[in-house]
Amino acid sequence: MTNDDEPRWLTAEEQRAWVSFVGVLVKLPSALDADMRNSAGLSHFEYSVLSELSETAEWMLPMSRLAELANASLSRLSHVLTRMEKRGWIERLPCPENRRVTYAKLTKAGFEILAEAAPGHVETVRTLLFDALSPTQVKQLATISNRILTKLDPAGEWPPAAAHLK
Amino acid sequence: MTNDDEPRWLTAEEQRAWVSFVGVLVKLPSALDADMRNSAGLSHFEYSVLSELSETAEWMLPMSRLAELANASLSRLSHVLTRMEKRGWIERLPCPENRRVTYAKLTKAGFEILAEAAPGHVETVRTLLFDALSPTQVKQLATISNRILTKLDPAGEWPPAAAHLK
DNA sequence: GAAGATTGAATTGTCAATCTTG
DNA sequence: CAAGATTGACAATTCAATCTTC
Repeated sequence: MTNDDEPRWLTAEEQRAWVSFVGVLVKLPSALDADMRNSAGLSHFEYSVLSELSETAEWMLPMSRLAELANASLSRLSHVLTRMEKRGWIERLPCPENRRVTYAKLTKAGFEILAEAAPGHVETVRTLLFDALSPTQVKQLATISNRILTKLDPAGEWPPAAAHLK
Repeated sequence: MTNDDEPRWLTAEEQRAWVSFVGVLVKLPSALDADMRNSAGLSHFEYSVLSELSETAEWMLPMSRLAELANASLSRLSHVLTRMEKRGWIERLPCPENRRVTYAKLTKAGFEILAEAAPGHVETVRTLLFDALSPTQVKQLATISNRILTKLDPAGEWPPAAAHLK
């Protein structure tokens, strides 16, 4: 719609950026998800759950923490883990110290699924993202993403996954 | 997981960019959607449908074209339009020239909903995105997004929305 | 009462027919 | 038979209780 009369509307430059960026926001996640389902038979979200667990020493995390790392609500995670548990990829364990806590633990079978899926996924991320960008643009994207994340999560000890990247 | 032995794994620089960018990919759409629902009572997808229609001279578009512009499948669009039609925001019209085509047309009521929602939405996009970025970074983001979109849609006369931005 | 987690109901999205027109 | 669109069945997500433990 025409909003030239609205306060603080976007400049032409901003509109161009916004239209393109929204396209990426919508299309890239579905492309990643479709590729993961076709090549490995799991959703991209399930992949990230397996991936986060595999990064830890004990292959396990409390549900709440896993939800943060996988960018999900606790409710969503719980539903998804129920399905993954049925397929034998993860198991639930009670925490002896704090009996409110449930650990999600990666099984051997789950790890194998992840190990099969990972190379293809990395290749897809390369193809769709990094092959299209110069090294300079990769740095720009990292900087831009972190700035946006700061706005999205002002409390902001983001990223929660930072631990395993040090 | 540790994949140092896999072919073409990501560099540290690429991993940093990827972790942050995935965060944006997941969190920004849900933030936009949540804000739209709270402040205007419609989903971000419904907003973009109304918005695309309002950009046209006749306030209407064929379903297929609208699906392209809104980054949706025809099936999803049809379901959503059924709900929007019930709320009186759009109406469906047959095309006299080609009777396979259905036009989706914005109603006056739909336009008013859009007009109420738009300023707040623009403000949110500013707050979450553009206020966090320098003018240079806005240009970088546009360039990077277009490069990614070229990979995602190699046929690529993207963006389909270009018409109204000339 | 708040934290951690789960559950069921309702909404929304996807997928595979189906229908009509060109 | 392909293009445009719709529909219904099914899967996934969200939302609002609910339950237990601290």
